Amino acid sequence: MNVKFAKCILDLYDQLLATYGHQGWWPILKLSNNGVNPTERGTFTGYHPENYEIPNTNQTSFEIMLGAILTQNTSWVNAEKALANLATHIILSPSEILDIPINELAQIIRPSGYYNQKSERLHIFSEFILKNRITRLKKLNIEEIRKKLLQIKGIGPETADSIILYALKKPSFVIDAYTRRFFIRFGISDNDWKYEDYRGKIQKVIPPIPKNLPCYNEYHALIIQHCVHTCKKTPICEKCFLNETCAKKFIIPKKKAKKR
DNA sequence: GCCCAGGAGCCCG
DNA sequence: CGGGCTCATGGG
Repeated sequence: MNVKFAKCILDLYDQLLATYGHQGWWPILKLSNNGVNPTERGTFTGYHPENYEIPNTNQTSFEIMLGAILTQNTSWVNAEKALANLATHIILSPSEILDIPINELAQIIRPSGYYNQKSERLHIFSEFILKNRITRLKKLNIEEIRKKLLQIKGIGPETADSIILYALKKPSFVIDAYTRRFFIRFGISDNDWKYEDYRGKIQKVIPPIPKNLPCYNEYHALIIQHCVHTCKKTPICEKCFLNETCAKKFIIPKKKAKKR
């Protein structure tokens, strides 16, 4: 293993955590999740720092899975609106989703964008959960769960790992566009690294064992915290606490071809 | 009006 | 395998 790479990954985590604190992911609708009262759903208690017992019901786990699909290539704010709409319509379980025709479901989740695609994906995913059951899924090992999730149409590597990590509470490192951008700029990865390269190399440094669950949880959340406000597409380096050590290998956004 | 946001599938060489 | 296209809303 590359010692320098390992040290870098671990140091960055320590610094991000020291700077931003515990993020308490994943956001959920409401902490008391049994005895669903639709009039009380739709308000967000937000995060739950240092409480790694959340989610503690299958209901909440499923809600997180829905969020993971709804937020694909979409801001969380928009995904949250779609989720709140589902809550007010009392559509939060797999069977409740399957009871709504795809075209009607699409209108309910409209704010999340790509609503036609996503409504179909929610149906397909709900069928999967009904067939496999969250409780039973949890008994499989991580790679088995991952393989099953990746076979579902609409579930790619990031969504699969988000589901495993935040809904099923098992350590599977989530890589997203922010993670790539941050690591490339900082100088510890290159443009040609694929999803599995990142996940494999990071998990070699921080092994996917139960003890490391909080670290997996926070690391991904911290990178997003950092990238949303500071290491943006156009970075604000003068405000960045990593300004001195960063390699600043900027990704130059490709210009879109103009329609004519 | 333009850019961007916590991806994934499909098609084609 | 890898680039390019499609899917779409809402906020800055």
